[in-house]
Amino acid sequence: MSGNYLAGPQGLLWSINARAVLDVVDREGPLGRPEITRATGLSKTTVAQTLRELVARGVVEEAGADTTRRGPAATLYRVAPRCALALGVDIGHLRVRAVLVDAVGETLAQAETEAPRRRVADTAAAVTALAAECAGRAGTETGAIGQAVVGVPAVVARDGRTVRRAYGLPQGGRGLAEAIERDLPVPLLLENDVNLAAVAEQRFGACADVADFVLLGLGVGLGAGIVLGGRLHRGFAGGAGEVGFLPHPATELGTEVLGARRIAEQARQAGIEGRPSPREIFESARGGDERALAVVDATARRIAHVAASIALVIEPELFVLGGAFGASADLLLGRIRRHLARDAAPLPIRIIASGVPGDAVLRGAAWLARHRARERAFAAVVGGRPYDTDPAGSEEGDIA
Amino acid sequence: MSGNYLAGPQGLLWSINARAVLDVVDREGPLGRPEITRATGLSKTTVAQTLRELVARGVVEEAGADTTRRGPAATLYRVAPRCALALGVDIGHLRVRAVLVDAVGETLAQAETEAPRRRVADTAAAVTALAAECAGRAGTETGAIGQAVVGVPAVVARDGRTVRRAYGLPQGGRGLAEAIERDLPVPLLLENDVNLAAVAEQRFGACADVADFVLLGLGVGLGAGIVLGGRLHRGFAGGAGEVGFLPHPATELGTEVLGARRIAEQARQAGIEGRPSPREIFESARGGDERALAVVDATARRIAHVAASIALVIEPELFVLGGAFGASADLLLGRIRRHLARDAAPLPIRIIASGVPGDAVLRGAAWLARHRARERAFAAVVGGRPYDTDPAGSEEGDIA
DNA sequence: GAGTAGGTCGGAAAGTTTCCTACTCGAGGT
DNA sequence: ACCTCGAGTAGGAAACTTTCCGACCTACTC
Repeated sequence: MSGNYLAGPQGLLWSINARAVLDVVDREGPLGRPEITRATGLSKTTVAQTLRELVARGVVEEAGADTTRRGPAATLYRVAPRCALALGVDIGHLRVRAVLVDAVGETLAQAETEAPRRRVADTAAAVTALAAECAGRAGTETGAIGQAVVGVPAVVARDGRTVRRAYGLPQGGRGLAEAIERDLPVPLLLENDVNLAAVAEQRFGACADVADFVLLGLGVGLGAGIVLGGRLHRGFAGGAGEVGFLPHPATELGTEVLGARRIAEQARQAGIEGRPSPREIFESARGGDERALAVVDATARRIAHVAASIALVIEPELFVLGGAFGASADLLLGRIRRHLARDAAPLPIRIIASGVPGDAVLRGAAWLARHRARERAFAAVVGGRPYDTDPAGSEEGDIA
Repeated sequence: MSGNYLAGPQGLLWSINARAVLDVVDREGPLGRPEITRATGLSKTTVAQTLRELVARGVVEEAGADTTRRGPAATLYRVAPRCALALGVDIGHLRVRAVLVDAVGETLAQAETEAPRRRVADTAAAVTALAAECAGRAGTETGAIGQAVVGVPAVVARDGRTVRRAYGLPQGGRGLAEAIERDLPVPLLLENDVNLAAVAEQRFGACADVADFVLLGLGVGLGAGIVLGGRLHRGFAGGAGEVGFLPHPATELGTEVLGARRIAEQARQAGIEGRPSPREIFESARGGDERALAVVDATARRIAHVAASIALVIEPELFVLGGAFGASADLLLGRIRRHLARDAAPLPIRIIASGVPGDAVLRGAAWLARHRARERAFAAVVGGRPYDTDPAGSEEGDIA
């Protein structure tokens, strides 16, 4: 249903063809007309006309000439970088980070600040301040941003605005979204941080060609970013992937199998003093600390257990360790695989470490923001998208 | 990827429009031209031309006239029932059933026989014999069948041919598919029976407008048919929904939480004599037998547990009780809801009884076979489907 | 007579083919 | 070492084809 064209006038054909040209140019980078002609199957006359029109409308621009071939130089075309600006934000527990990117994914500016602890208004103010800082450095205004995506450690409803079950964030409902929008009047989308990490994994990491995978991420809680058929699966109310509460033989129902708190508790039980963070425990384990290693092993066992449960439900092709787990994959992967083998999971389970360098949540947020900003700019130019030219390219699902 | 048109010549426009007309006629039943014109947004000239062509190609036919309006009678059009025949088969534990339907879903013939117990060849022979019987009664030949879908109590790989982990069926790998095809040379697809029940639920039952739901079915084992975004989710190797092995606090890892065997074992523990089937136990419970009621309650508790686990992973909008559970929903639903409430599942869970009358697996098989046969016939006439006009209508997923 | 179904014709829109020009590289001759 | 010419390529213009649409017309029924 929704935006699908039923049938249409001839103009529809131009939309389809323009979209095809645009997608090819977008995907393959700067491209000469002959390549576009070959890739789309259109005649060169049509390609030429379409490109002229796309350039006139500002979404495509010339980008030098290709002189590698013999014959006259071919004009190269690329997506106009400035046709869509996008802002990605990662609201973490310690820091709030923001990045401003253009339509081709180039980073224009970055900024970060310490995470406010208490009030929603402070968090929103931090976000808008970072946005303004980025815009300033990039020489534009925040109003030029076509889409902002903000990653939060919480369950976000499918409207992309309502926040539930926030970890460390106020449970503000729609408060955060509304507070941000007051000072940053651009299209805004909140998204669960683990989901964004999964998007990053799909776009920049190890899952470029994997249609079905699950990213297991450790923040305060344990979360799963689930990608099925190349699209993010959010669940009916955005609660899919809250696997931290999956029942485990060794824990009571309704309590967390795994999460920062659980790891801390295990550390206490193992006799580790102080209140080390998971990251610090993994660090000690890497140094050979026996008690820390025990905690790591217990953690690995629980991850294996969670993965096995998830696999029985949706059988993804691949599991990926991200978040704090990703950084400790060297310690965890082998142990997880051993536990999986020992418990004789009914299905073979592949599990690997994240392949995303840097802040995956931030990169995922920026990618999604860029994708949506660009999609909107493209749709304005070539008309509503009649169909998915690139199925793997639209994981936005049902978010309006 | 796949069948998505990138761009095309003018002919593409005809394909799109013809497809739109076809879909409207298909969905809304016999329809006059003016309605088709309104529904598609095309001009009446184009609709007339397109219909002429579709009739000439045999997928649409005239179906009387509509004289309810004043003015001249409007010619009605419908999908030609004979443009695609489809065979649905349900290989159950006791019976093998088959039904032959035409392109508009009308039942042409039905047949059933006792399920062979041992050899793959016998099962295949039963299927082909039923197919021949149906074809004979309908006055055609088996060769005229455009698609056969066979439901089996087993995990079926995404090729729709390879069988793994069969319950009560030989583990034949591709043996069954190949044996059937030897005598029934038509496009064949094997599919997990619970998945087919889910398809039936979506098409004829309680989930017509639910994009994400999970059907819990009890056969020999416990299986889940998972529909996400209106499409069946099969998993990487067809193993999604094998939730019978989900870990449960009260059972060892690697053993079944729930299934016919588990219920039988509980019945024995409860002191019930003989070896009653689950159905018989539910029957006794309905009669007030205390021991049977205890088994029912334990079953309800396990179902609640499994549903809660599934919900934490994918958060569907709805759970549906099918199979033997569906028939006993009166006993189970209240108890399941009570257990869900008591265990304080983190998410609200809606669970209802199946709304499909009769053999859901058979109806799902017939629907899927009809859908695929029709899709193939349509594609041959209007050219490859350029895009999904009806997203909810194509749950065939990745099966070639 | 008003309203509706269906048909026909000419125009408009879009894409393709064909032909043409201009440009560059490289091979071979001088 | 320089020149010439052929092959291959990029870009553009005109004529043609396909397809859809709007307008007009006829026929039918209440």
